Amino acid sequence: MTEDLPFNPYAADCPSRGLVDRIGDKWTILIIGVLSEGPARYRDLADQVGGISPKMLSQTLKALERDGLIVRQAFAEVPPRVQYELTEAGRTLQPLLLGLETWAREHMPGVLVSRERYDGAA
Amino acid sequence: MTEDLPFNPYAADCPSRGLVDRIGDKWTILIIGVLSEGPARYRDLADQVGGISPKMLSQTLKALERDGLIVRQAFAEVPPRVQYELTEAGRTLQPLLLGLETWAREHMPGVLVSRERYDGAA
DNA sequence: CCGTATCCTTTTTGATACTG
DNA sequence: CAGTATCAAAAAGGATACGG
Repeated sequence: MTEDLPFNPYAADCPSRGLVDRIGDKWTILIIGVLSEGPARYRDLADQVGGISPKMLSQTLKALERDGLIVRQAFAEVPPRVQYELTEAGRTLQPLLLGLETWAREHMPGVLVSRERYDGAA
Repeated sequence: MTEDLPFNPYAADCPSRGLVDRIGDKWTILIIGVLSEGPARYRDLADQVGGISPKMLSQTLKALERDGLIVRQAFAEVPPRVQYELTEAGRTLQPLLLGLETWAREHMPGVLVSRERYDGAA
């Protein structure tokens, strides 16, 4: 054993933490946001998220697929067509992310005020 | 104007996104988790979070204070004593973070299975 | 069209020694 | 005790050119 403390749910190495880090990721949140409105193609995602590089897009999509939160469906056509879609598990994230977004919008003004006061009191 | 699209709530430069990134931060979540149980001193936080460097701890605390999510109270004693505590605004984060944690715990098993399958299908 | 490979820059983080 | 300063290390991110 490394520690003899009872149990610390806030430890940095708590297994669930990895998952939270993943879905809390900037691009991940945005991508899931877009997919919440329905299936989308690679290009759609690139356009709607905006500012994401192809590298980060495919990287993030791959991670989400690996975790079973989205599915990738490639059609054998020319030109190629690939569609991404939330899985059932992925859809369970919607209320959470919506809650986060709502919180952010509600508290944005107060936070801004607090920052000004803090910075002003230099 | 840079774009003539109607409005894209999933754009990377959405103002609220900055806030979400902040509270989604690894150390931030852990610190708020500890403070959810009540006020704590610098040392308490360092111990309970575990693995955090003094630099990251004070840096994160400062950011949270700046945003008005925690308050710092220093007592003029020797040895010095400083106490951190969630503000009312900070406490509104609790249900959100709890929701995240619950989600992570619930979906961890499924995610793990999905990862194995994905990696195995190399 | 859907990505991958590469290279390079920027940010973030960690370790540690030291101060009020 | 509660931090700050400093330096090095690592990771993340972006741009872009190219392949299937």
